[in-house]
This record gives sequence, C-alpha cells and structure tokens, in this order.
Amino acid sequence: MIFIDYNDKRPIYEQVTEKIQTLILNGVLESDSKLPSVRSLAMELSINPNTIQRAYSELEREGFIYSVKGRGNFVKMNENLIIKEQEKLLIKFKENVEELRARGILKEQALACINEAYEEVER
Amino acid sequence: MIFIDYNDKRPIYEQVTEKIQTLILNGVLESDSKLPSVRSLAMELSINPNTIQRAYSELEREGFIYSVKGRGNFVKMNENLIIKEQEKLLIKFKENVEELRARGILKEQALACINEAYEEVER
Amino acid sequence: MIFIDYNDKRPIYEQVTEKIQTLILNGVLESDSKLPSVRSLAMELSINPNTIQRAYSELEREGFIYSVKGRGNFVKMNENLIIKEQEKLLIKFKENVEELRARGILKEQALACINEAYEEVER
Amino acid sequence: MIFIDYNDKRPIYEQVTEKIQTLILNGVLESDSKLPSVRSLAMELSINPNTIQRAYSELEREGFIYSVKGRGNFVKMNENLIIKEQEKLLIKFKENVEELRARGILKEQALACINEAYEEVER
DNA sequence: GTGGTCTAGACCACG
DNA sequence: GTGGTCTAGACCACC
Repeated sequence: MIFIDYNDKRPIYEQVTEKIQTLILNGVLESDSKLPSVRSLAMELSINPNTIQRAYSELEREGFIYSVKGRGNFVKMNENLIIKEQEKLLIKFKENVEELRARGILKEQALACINEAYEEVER
Repeated sequence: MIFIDYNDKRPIYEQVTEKIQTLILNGVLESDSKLPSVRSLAMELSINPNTIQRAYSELEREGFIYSVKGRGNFVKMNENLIIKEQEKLLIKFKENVEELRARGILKEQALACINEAYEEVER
Repeated sequence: MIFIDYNDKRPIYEQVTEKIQTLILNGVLESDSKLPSVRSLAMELSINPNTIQRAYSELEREGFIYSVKGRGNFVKMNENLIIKEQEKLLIKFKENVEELRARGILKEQALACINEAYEEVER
Repeated sequence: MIFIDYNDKRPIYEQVTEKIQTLILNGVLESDSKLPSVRSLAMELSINPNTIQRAYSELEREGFIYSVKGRGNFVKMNENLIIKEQEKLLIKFKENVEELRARGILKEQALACINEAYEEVER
C-alpha cells in the first residue's frame, strides 16, 4: 500500500506521513480502522521503526489518527478535518493559478486543464 | 528587491535562486543586464558570499544567467527557456488539479478560482 | 582507488567527480553499492569534506548516484545513462577526428591508432 | 575572423590564442604575414588590450609567432612545429580511442566515424 | 553516524 | 573588482 521513493528528497517519515494522510482523506482507510503496528510496517518497508513512530506521531499531532496504548493506532476521521484540508488545498491552488497568470499562461489553457481532469472522471 | 525569509525551511541559496528566477521570467530583469556582484549582494542581504555564489551557480546551470570571470553575472534570456518553464508550470498545475478532484473539490470551485485570478487583471 | 593530481589545473571536486564517474561507467562500482561517506573519503584524500560533498552533489545531479540522508550515497546505474554517456563520447570522438583531418593527419594513421587500441584487448 | 564565445568557460585570452593557433596550423595565416596590432584587434573584439597582449605572448612563447618591436607581430611557421602539433594531437587521439574501448564502444563504430569524416572531404 | 547548509576567511585567475 | 575554489569549523535534520 505504501512505497518509499529513495529518489524523493523528502525525509522518509514525511513520505510515510503524506501517503497515509492521502489514504485517509481519499477514504481508502475508514474511520476507526486499525493501522499496521509500528514494528510490522517498519519491517514491511524495511526501514527503522523510529521513522514509522515519527510518522505516526505527526499524524496524531495533525489529528488524522489516535493511538491507544497497548492496542495500536487508529484512523480518526471527521468532517472538520476534511474541510480544513480542502481549504488548505484551495489556498495552494489559488497561489498556483496566480503564478500561472503572472507567467503569461492564458486563462483558456488553465480552464482546459480543469476540464480535462474533471471530464476524465465522468467517463 | 530580494528578501530572505528565515522562517522558510528551504535553504537560503534556494530562496535566492528562486526569487531571481522569478524576476527574470517576469521580465523585471532584462536580457544581458548585469546582476549585482556576488560580494555586494551578499553584503546587501547580510549573508555569506559563498551562499550567493551557489545561487548564481545554480542559475547558470539552469540557463538563466551566464557568468564572465572578472566581469560579473548577466541575465541570459531566451524564448525557449520561457516556454520550457511554462510547460513545467502547467505540468505542476495539472497535478494540482488532479489532487483537487481526488479530494472531492467540485469543478465549479476550481473554475471560480481561475475566474477570480484572471478577472483581477482585467480591472 | 582515487588519486588527486595537484598539478592538474582542474578543480579537485571535478577530478573526484570524474574519477568516480569512470569507476561507475566501467562497472567497477556496482549499482546500489555504497560509496564512502563524505567525511571518510575526505579524510582518506586529506581534503576538506565540503569538496567531497560538492563532488557527490554533482554526481547526483548528473544521475550517477543517489543520496539518502542519514544513510549515505549509493550508485544509481541504469542502461539509459550508459547509452547517453556513450553518445557523448562518440560526439567528442567525431570532433576529434574532424580536427585530425583538418590538421592534415592521414586516414591511415587514424585507422592504425584504432587497430592498435582494439587489438591490444584481443591479446 | 575571430569570435569570442562568452558562454565558453575558458578565459578569453585562451580562446584567442587557440583560434589564432588554428588559423596558423590550418594554413590560413601564412608564414611571416602580419597579425593585427594588439590595439586594433582588441577594439575589433571589444575586449581589453591586455587580453590580446597576453594571447600574443602565449603564442610567441609556444613558437607560433614572433614580434618585432615597433613593427608588430608576425606568423612564424615551420615544419617542426606542425609535426610537433600533429604528434600532440595523435597522443590525445589515442587516449580518446582508449576511452572508447574501455566504455564498450565497438571497433566498428569507431572505424565508421573515421570513414565518415574522411569521405566527406573526398566529395 | 549520515548528508546538507552556512559562515568566515583565504587564495587564485581573469580583465 | 570580478567569479571560482578551497579550508576550517559549525549546526541541523535524519536514521
């Protein structure tokens, strides 16, 4: 389910954090479902358990999961979080659009990209 | 003209590189115009000359400037580079749009962002 | 394995870069094998770690190695790279031949050089 | 006749030296013919006279030209020099061929390059 | 321990 | 004065 890209310059714990975040936000991991244990996931990806531990800590800090001592880590999903993340994404998107405009990319090109991406899904 | 944000996690040399790149691509710095010398810019930003040196090296490697020993660094602009950078930007944009869609943001919202950014300029 | 020639006018980092490149391209260093750490190689060659760092950065930029923070630098070999380097070499070779011709060296002499070099290996 | 390439990383005086050398060795400049004066060539290329001076000094040191005080610089051609330069070229060529072989380029490819370059001239 | 960035200060080649 | 390289020494993030 998770893959580590050693060509990616980002730290491993961040890659893991982000991948799990995406799985949660895209609804692949349901609320209250159990995540793999720190040690088992570490073994599966053949990386240091500390790294997984750090990823899980980050996720907990950001409110994506909760941990129960002696039982494991679980997905904590709620509408608020989804909305907050959507807002973050939109802010990033607006900055991106602004950059496009500043660099002389036409409105039509931008619109075409959107149509392209969204029509794909209707198929 | 250039500002260093010490809260930004990116390295200083990268911030400088990116800022100058933007100045060139947005047409603020014209082709063959002279950039400030390594030492003077370092002093102005109160950072080490080596850091500016590195930024300038990156810019040269990427084809944005050329350096002449004993004379200075100069802007090297050409159409190809502008187009190549626009393509890069569009690819990044498409990924961004794709992410929006995956996270459940409606097409209408995306279109609204674009209209907003591009209408601003018509005013 | 690596030697620095202080009579060579080229910068040290470039000599190191080139030597390691050759080791990789000639198959001496296998894919995914670990390179010596920045500090240890610096000590071995009794030069500054920054210089090795720079050599490694260049190698990474050119796609010969990849670095993993906290782990080390590793050889990244692939067929594409070998072919690309062969093409570069051939282009350089053609320029060289062209120069020979312009300077009045006979075709026979050039052919003799090639026979000499390639026969050596058949022995 | 001479062009300075500011994208070339070599120093200007070296570019000038090399270009004039080539002109001499290829027989474009005949023996005892007068070279342009330091100042006029400097003006023509819009570079510093010191730079031309240095190029001419190098050429004199290597035996390609001789200078007569108050009269100017003149081409000094002789068979020995041509042969010496040819030998230099051949040594460089042999190294190049050796490199080709080490990198796994086939003898046939090398021969093809030579045939190509030399047949062109027969046309 | 690893790589990566930065500073301070020095030296060289070039124009 | 200009860019380019190098050293020495430091600090940080990551594993």
